[in-house]
Amino acid sequence: MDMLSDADFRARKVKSDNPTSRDIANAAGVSQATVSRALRNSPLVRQDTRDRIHKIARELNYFVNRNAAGLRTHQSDTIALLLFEETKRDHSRVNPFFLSMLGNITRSAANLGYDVLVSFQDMDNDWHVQYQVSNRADGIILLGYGDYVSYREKLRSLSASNTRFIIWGPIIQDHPGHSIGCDNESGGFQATAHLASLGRKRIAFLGNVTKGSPEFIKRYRGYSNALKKANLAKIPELRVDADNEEQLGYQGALRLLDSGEPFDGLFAVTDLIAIGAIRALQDKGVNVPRDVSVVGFDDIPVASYVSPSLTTVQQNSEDASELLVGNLVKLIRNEPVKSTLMPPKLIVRQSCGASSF
Amino acid sequence: MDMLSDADFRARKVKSDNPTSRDIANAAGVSQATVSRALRNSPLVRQDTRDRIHKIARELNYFVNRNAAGLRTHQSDTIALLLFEETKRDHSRVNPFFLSMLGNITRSAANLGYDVLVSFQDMDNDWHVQYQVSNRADGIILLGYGDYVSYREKLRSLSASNTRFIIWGPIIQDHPGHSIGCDNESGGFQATAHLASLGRKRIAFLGNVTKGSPEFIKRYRGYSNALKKANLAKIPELRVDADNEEQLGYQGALRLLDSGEPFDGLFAVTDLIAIGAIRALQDKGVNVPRDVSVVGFDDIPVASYVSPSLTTVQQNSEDASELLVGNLVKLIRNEPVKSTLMPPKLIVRQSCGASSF
DNA sequence: ATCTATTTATGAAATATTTCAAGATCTACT
DNA sequence: AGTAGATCTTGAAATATTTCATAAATAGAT
Repeated sequence: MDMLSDADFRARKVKSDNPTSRDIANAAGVSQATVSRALRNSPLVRQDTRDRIHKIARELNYFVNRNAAGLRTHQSDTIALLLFEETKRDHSRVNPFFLSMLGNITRSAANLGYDVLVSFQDMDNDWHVQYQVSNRADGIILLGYGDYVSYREKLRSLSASNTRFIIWGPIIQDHPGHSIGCDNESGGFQATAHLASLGRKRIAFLGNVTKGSPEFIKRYRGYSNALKKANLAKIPELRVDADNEEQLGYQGALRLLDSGEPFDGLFAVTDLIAIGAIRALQDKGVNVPRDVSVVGFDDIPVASYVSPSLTTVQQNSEDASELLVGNLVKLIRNEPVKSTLMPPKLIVRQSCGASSF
Repeated sequence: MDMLSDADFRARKVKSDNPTSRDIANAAGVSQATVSRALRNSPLVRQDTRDRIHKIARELNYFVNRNAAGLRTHQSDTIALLLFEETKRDHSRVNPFFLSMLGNITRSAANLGYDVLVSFQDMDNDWHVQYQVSNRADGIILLGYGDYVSYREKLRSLSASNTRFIIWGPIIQDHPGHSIGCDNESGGFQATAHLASLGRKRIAFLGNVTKGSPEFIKRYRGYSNALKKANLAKIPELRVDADNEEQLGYQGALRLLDSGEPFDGLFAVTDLIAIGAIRALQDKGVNVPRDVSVVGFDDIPVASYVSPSLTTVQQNSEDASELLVGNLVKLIRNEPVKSTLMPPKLIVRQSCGASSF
């Protein structure tokens, strides 16, 4: 909110030269109410008048003013997509997985007749009211590896204010609102079980499970379960913290090597971490996948391009986007929805050594 | 526009339970006009009343209804970002360069107080009026490798209807509107000159210059100029068409090999094409960069991950985004702007063989 | 104390729709 | 021809702001 001078207040352009529905009405020799109905194809106006009005509107280059329409209907046919990013020193690159979600969400939304209003957000500001309440959007999608637990209060206030929103993320007991997420535990299990099935006995885990991100904790749980099922020991030294950045994956792998504990398998909690780790291993003369099999998580676009190409757990971003948008629209229409866990899928490439392709 | 039944017309929810500025006025014991001014920090209301009104508004969870405000002011503080994609059979993946532009544009816009409305578009539908005219956005950014030439009429109508828009793309003589783009000719020149400086004598060009995309034609012109300057022959067989897809780059390289004309350098008009081409060369036993040096264009995120990592011409997406948004906002404010060509930068990696890194 | 100028606040108009309540017009049936 | 019922159309109200024109209150100067 910047301070406006008195002069500024006069300077605003207010009169527009676009035609209004009243102009169309005059041109068509009909009331303005009829124009409104005709343009929305209401059965309350006869077919031929409807056609005539449409034609005139097109000729005069008329388009419905969405502000006026929205004011009356309390609808905007718009979805707000709020993207929460981990705080990063390097603020330039958006997490590629979310970027591709963004693309797919926009597409799914378009198919259902919604536009998408994109906004990067901090968890700390007033996002929880800005959008729907100010009638800019009919509903909100929250996207991010968020520590939603500590923001429960905010989510509750969203719920209380009757805001329609849906979260990408884990399903959390006693959590307000609905969410769509992938089954991170199953993903972690699949990744680790795959490593075990390749005969790997000492499987390391790279990723941050102590603070934040419930999805990472679930992936770790899947890892633990898979170890147990395969009768493998869980070696404490082989779990090393790393935040979701390539550089930090690199450093994490170095610490893993420094620990002195040998390992022949590595499950990284995200692809970025995995890619950094592989680079570290290669720099230290460790061959991937011969000496160490590596599996990541996310299937970001680069995963298939790095070398060796990365075996990873894929979250189907297209399906997820469709579910997110579809369910949000249901919420907007007051239809019942239920939170959903989507099954992730293991994509086998070279970094695990299962395939020679 | 779907047909609505009579019943549907009644079913809409119209009454909202959010507080209005009038509620705030009542609570504060002042007129509603004063509330409006106070919340926008107008000097026309005394500081302490202003503070009081702000406080009450916060307590009552009041937010300005943007539709009502926009209706009156003809402003939306929103920028529409229209993304034009090449027609593709595989409609799933968005061009990664544009995706990163999208991220950066959103950020730049946020810095200037604008939200971004994202929309995928065909060149053929009514995009040219939908957004600003319907008061959903104050201005429009057009993003895409578009054949804007053949859409000159549409752009002219945009200009005529006083729509504020700015194009990402080449500066074209006699073209309505303003644009920001990178200097494709210089980029093509740099790429080719670099190959020549490495001693490559027979440099091929992979990319579509016969139809569409003026940026590709400029890159080709840069290529031609660089050959001339280095006293190298331009061999017609070494120019092969390929649209901007990895698969088509792969096929293009195969055709290049089939031509029988030997070549030791390759300039691909985009990174995706280059990556596909490298894969084809490798599949056929041609070593990159030993036998053939390859340079791409765009510096998409994967460029540094493929192996060998791709030497390419970088368009600075961050600076470009900032210029696009900044100039659009100038247009919105009726300030003068001028089209700009941004200098691209050669990023040397492994695929050209200049560096052993 | 009065007048003038400035500061602060207000009522009402304007903005472009959607939709309610009601009025025409038309059709069909007695 | 008259009338009930259906079909089509309309005037006016409602939506939540911003801003114009104006009024009230305050301060300053004579």
